[in-house]
Amino acid sequence: MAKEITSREENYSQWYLDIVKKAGLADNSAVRGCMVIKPLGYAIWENMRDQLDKRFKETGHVNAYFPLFIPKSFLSKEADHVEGFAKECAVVTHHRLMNNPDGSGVVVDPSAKLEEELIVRPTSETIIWNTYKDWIQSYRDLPLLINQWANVVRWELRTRPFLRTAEFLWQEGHTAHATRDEAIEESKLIHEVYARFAEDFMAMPVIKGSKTANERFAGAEETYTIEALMQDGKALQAGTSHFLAQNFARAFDVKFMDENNKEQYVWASSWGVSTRLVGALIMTHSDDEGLVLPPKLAPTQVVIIPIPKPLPEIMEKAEQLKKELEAQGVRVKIDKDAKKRPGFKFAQYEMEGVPIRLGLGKRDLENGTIEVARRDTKAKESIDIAGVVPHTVQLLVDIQDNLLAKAKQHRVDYTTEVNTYDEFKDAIENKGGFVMAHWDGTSESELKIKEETKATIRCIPDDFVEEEGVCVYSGKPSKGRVVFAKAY
RNA sequence: CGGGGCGUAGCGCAGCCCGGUUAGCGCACCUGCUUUGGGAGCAGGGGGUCGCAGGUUCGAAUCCUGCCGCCCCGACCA
Repeated sequence: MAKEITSREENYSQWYLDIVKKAGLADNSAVRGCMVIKPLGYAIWENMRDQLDKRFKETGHVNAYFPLFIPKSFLSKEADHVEGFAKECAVVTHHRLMNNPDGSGVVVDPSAKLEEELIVRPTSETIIWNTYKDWIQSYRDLPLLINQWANVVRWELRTRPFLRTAEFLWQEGHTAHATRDEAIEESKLIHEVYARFAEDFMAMPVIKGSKTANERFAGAEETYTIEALMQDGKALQAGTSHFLAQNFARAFDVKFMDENNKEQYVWASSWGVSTRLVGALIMTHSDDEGLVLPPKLAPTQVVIIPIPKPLPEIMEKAEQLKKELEAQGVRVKIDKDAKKRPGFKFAQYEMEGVPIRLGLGKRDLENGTIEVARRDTKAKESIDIAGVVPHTVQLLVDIQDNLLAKAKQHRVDYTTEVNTYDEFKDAIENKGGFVMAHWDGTSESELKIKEETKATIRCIPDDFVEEEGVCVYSGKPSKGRVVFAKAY
């Protein structure tokens, strides 16, 4: 029924906000631009975090934690970096409040002004590289492969839950290496980890590629990105991995002695994904009935609903099923609420995106059956209860596969090759999605296209095909197609 | 930072133009009974400094002035 969700067709942006709110993922908070992540939204993030953390550790990384505050002077040590972040920083100027002399509450105590202001980290390169200076002396100290799970603040003018919030949760990896090649290899390794996580767990296909100079991270020499396509045809940057060359090592004077007793600057990478992935997940799979979650990330994979209510003989069977499913590694919940009726529960769990619903009623007990409903296709079937455990386990795999296949098909349907600027504008304006076009490699053409069509180069794909052609904008020679789209 | 909208119960809103008993409605909540295989029904009940400050008036949710906040769209944005 979904009587409370705006349809995607009517208003995609409102649909997204409705899902976030009605599925109970997040709420607006008392603080502008900052959201409260509710238990369901947080559980999804926890699952993402656990999976990524496991992969980081498998590839040799360890976790650490650095301060929330960064001395203002640190930020300005790398010129491009400060330029990229200066406009969106929260600044701590005082450390004490006092009662207002007029009795109207508390005010900032002017005598408690900080010697040097502190920036609430928008990203931690500077504080971390300032620390690495003390940790690295020799090539024997390298590589340094550190990740941190943290919150950061970017004072965005316009925010949207999960996609862009003033404060968000993320992980940021910061690695230090003895050679240029090793640092590049590291950033590519994580690029691959991100892409595989997106496809294998989020069931979200991504295009892997490199950013153009204009779209690169502030302070990076190369930015690798995974770009996903949302249902409305807009692109979403889902994870970036940067090769920072020696920029931060120079800015913070981080040198090491190599095998030949020669002093050298350290090579660096940094990489991150954020709670934005939760937004990506919503906009990749969900529908007008609510959230749709891929089984691998769903906090609850299977919900068992006793019908009409939790009667003892039904509960006995339900508990038995739960145990058997859990033995197979399935995350199961039994809805024991005796007050709410089955119809309400069906709608509720559809809203919350639970992949499989098992309806177990008195009739089923008599017939030896059970109703199996899958969230992705909304298909329902009544099966022999004896086979429900293996059936459910297999169905979770099928749903995961189906969601990925559907998303892949959507991407195929919304990827267009164009050869002229008219075709380009038509595709961007009327169809949306990824538009594959020749580009002459200049910032000038890239910026003009952005100005005229709002489309940006999402990436130069890793599987870039050498192909003679001419730039759709300038008509100058081009060596191959790059990926354009309007983006979030 | 521009454009638009909104602040009245936990949520969603009406009332305001045209000032006048005790500020309403739906959902949610509490109690009871009947229900329960796709968002239950009936009965009863609780919950409000009408965003803040000032002004006009015998009387302000309503009129006037100022302020504050939030949301949406746009610009900006690793």
